[in-house]
Amino acid sequence: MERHLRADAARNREAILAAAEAEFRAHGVEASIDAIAERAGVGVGTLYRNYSTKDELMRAILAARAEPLVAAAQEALTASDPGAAFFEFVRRVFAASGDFKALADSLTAAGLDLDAAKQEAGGELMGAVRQLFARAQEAGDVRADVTLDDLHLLIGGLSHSTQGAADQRQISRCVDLLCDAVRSPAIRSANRR
Amino acid sequence: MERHLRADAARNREAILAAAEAEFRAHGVEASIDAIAERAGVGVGTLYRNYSTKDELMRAILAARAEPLVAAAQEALTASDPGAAFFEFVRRVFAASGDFKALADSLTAAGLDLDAAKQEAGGELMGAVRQLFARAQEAGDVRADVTLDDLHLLIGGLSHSTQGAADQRQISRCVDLLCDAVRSPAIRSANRR
Amino acid sequence: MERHLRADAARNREAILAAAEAEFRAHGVEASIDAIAERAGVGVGTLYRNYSTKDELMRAILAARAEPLVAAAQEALTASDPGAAFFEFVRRVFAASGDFKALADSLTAAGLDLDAAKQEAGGELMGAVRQLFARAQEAGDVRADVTLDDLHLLIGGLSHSTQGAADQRQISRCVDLLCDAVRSPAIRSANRR
Amino acid sequence: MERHLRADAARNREAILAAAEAEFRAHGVEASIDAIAERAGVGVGTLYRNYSTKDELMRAILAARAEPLVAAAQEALTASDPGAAFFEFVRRVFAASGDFKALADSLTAAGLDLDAAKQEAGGELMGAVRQLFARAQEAGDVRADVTLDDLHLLIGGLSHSTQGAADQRQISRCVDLLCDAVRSPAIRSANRR
DNA sequence: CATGAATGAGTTTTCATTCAT
DNA sequence: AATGAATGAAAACTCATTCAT
Repeated sequence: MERHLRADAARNREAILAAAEAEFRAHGVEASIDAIAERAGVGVGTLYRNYSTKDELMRAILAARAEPLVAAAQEALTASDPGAAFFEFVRRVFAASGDFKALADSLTAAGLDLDAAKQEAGGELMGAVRQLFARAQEAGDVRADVTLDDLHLLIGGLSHSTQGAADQRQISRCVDLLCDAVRSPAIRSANRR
Repeated sequence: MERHLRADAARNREAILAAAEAEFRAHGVEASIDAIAERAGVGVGTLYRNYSTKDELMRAILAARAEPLVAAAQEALTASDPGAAFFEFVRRVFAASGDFKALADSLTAAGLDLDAAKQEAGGELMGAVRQLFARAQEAGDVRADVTLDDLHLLIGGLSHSTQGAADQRQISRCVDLLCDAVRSPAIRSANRR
Repeated sequence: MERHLRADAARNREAILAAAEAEFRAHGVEASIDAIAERAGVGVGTLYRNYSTKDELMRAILAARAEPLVAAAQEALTASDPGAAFFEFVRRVFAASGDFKALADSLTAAGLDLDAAKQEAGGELMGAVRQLFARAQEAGDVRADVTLDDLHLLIGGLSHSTQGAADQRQISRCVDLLCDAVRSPAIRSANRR
Repeated sequence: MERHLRADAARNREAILAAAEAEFRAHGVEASIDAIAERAGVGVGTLYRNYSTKDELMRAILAARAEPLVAAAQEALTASDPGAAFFEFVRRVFAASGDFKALADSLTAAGLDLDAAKQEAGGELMGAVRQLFARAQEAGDVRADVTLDDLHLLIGGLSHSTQGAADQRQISRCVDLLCDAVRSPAIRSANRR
């Protein structure tokens, strides 16, 4: 064992997170703690010292993986073209979302955690997205008859489908399609990919 | 036990299927065989005589629930307007899909089964859909740059998001959006909802 | 394995109870379910089918072992000499109590269960004992300055000490001592053992 | 950490002992080493440096708490009235025994340790008590048909029952009863409380 | 020396699956 | 053929104990 060096308790935390993410992606919510610990090269006890519940571990993954997106969303809020910024952000979400089967799964299968998790992991994210969306809609770049919830459904769904294998080209094609669908008809032709 | 008036093994099969569907819808993949058997009013043994694995049971549900869709798809193939028939069929898929959390879950959580299940449950369905799609595309009603796989991703995803709660209006709005997204730009305005 | 014969699910229940009692007596509350199951010659699952919780198992032991005492107490209530009946019953308690380390332990160590357990297992017993005691005291055979609670303390304690090894002669000597202690002074000499 | 001003390893030992006693009293044998260490304001490692086993720690508590009793017993040996000295000592034991749930528990639940613990913690104590008892019996103040072992059973038991809640008055009443029971009949009336 | 992170065997409990009746 | 008792592997989680810092 080449761990243990005290100061890399931090390293352990990250190793666990990575292992957990991998296991969750491979086996869904059913992924076993023992397997995660083993993959992380760590005893179960260590895992539990860091994340005292399977649930907490899941949420930690979400939170960790959501961070860059939060940053991106907040940055996007300062962009000059609300529509462009919004659609760009949506694409970024998908670029990142290769990391999220665990997320989708935990939300799906753990049921009750959904809200708690969204609060914790996605609280800020959701806030930022809400604003991003509102700005784009006000600017007339997003159809007025589409709600933020619709967007979540569409994005969440595709993001789910997208886990696993689909090739990058295809994903990108579908994302474009989705963006296009919510874009205001008036300006649609101009933005045609 | 005062059931089985002789030879209604068939009745049992259906009862089991119904019970399983209900339990899966209620508890996801985690639904327990014992609970299913009990709800079906049958001993576990009987359940196992019919479906020798939890997995097989899941696939059987998929297959059973896919049947009406297969019929619909095949009927749609005979329609005169390929575009209309195709989009109508997509809507029908979503109308039916309220029945499929178990499906989504089993696909999601069982991972490996995904492909096998698709083969078995959706074999015919896929065939019919493929033709439906091809005809609509040839007729110029569906964008040429969209593939059948794209469609699966989009529909599968939304169908996943859609499980659980979302109100019918919202679902229908999103489905329209999706249809619109794959519709050929030329004719889009004409079909505006 | 020479079990399994369906109709001796009952036999299993008893085997489990016996094994549990033995293990509890040997290792206190810490006794492990696996060990109990193994000693009973049964899978853990079987044990859990019968007693769905360690707690329930403990209470079942108490209840089972308390039964004969309840009977004895109730019978004693009909005796003509209240004092004699009472002291006789106390002796009977100790004769039976070779079976009770588990009891003492669960009461002691599980804390919260104490009351619940008493309610369930000893409810009737306690009632009967209360009457037995009251009658003996009214008849002037038990000292007026002793309460039922005192008696419980004294009997419970000795009964606890008594678990494990102490030879029968010694136990009986101590019980006599105890009885003597609560006997009314007036009649003490007459009853001298 | 801003403790250990050098060489107060001693201070640590006592802090640990106190913490352990508190935790054991609160949670029985199940008390966790981590909790004890934390309460003592010490790392687990330090605790283990001092007491290399949970068991050893338990025995250390017993030994520590037994000390004053040993002193009392030895002093009692020099008293002029053997009977009075003996009974007085018994009362003192109970007065002290509010401190001993951990003891009772460890004896109870650890089973095997019982004897070892008695050897270590109570070795001297037992010796002194033996003499005290012998003298009282020789002096005719204690019934001749009672053995030291009987006494242990009776006292140990009551002491066990007594842990936890019972009010002081009741305890004292029961102790008197017990003393009375072993007192020689001849002199009993004279000593009536 | 003290610290507390790491370890992993062990605990209770669940559940798919088998098999005697 | 139907039943449901039995099985035991596996899961989440705990905790005494070790050992790098």
